[in-house]
Amino acid sequence: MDGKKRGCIGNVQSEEDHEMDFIRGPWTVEEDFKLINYIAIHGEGRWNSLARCAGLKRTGKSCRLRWLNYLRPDIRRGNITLEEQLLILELHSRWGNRWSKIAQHLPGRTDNEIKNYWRTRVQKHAKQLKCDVNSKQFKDTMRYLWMPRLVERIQAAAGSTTITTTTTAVVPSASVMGKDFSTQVTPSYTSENSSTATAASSESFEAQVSPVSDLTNCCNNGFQVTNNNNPNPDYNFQACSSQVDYYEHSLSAANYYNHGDGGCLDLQTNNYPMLDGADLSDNLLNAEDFLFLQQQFNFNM
DNA sequence: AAAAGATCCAACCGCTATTGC
DNA sequence: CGCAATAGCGGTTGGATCTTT
Repeated sequence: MDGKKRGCIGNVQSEEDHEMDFIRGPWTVEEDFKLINYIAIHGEGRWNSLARCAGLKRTGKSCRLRWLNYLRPDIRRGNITLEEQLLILELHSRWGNRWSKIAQHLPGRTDNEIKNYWRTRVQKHAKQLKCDVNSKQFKDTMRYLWMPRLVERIQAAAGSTTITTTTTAVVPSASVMGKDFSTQVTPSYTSENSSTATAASSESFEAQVSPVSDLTNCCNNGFQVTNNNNPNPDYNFQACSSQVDYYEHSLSAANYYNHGDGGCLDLQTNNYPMLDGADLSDNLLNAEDFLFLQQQFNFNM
């Protein structure tokens, strides 16, 4: 990685480096201690001088990054929760790779963490589906399959109580697999706030994710997945009269295996292991969804 | 048990925006 | 206004760790 070797002392090329050598690479406990102590007394800011005054042979940039991404007392550790995943998907669909902006709505999470989550989990699925993560197809898949699925799982985990998150539904001009459903389809999860209203107050929004029962009761809003050997590759998503059709498709399949990092459907109980408390947080799709989508994406390639 | 491959994430970089002189 | 320093952002990388073979 040419000039990017870490864990060494070397001449750094950034604009703030002069003749001084800076330490790069992983931080030691002692360095962390120095930084924390200094900030506790003097506060943040003026990172270059802070680094010098704290006795750290680090660039200001490096100190800032270490503090913001790791040492800050309000940093939240641990796995990204389902609610957070849902929020990330939602906010990313609205703002794209505006990580810091997205991070502002996930208290304790850093832009770096969210970015890493996106790259490792979400892009992984896009790769598996052999489609571009920025494609409309993939975005629609997130919106119409993954996000509703996350809502279900949140519901399951919460025991059917109303879940309050800071997410909102966006009602897009729906287009799934290249087919425009703008007049027939609205998202499979709903919100009290309209997208318009949300957009207008995007800096401070709060809405509710409807319970699953709302979802399944929300007829006229779903799309049905059908596969009756229609030779037209554009056929598979059809607006349908009942969202239950959609959920029946995606939830009732009894004979599938789950791909990759997920569990298998329990054929005795028809339960999804992902709902049984195991941390399968990146198991966004079940295998049937996955295989179906793979077919779809390959069809439309 | 060991090797190979996959995944995760801390930390780096370059670039742009903002601030202060 | 112009310049330099600083702050912040998004993209990328390498090594540690985990998983699979």
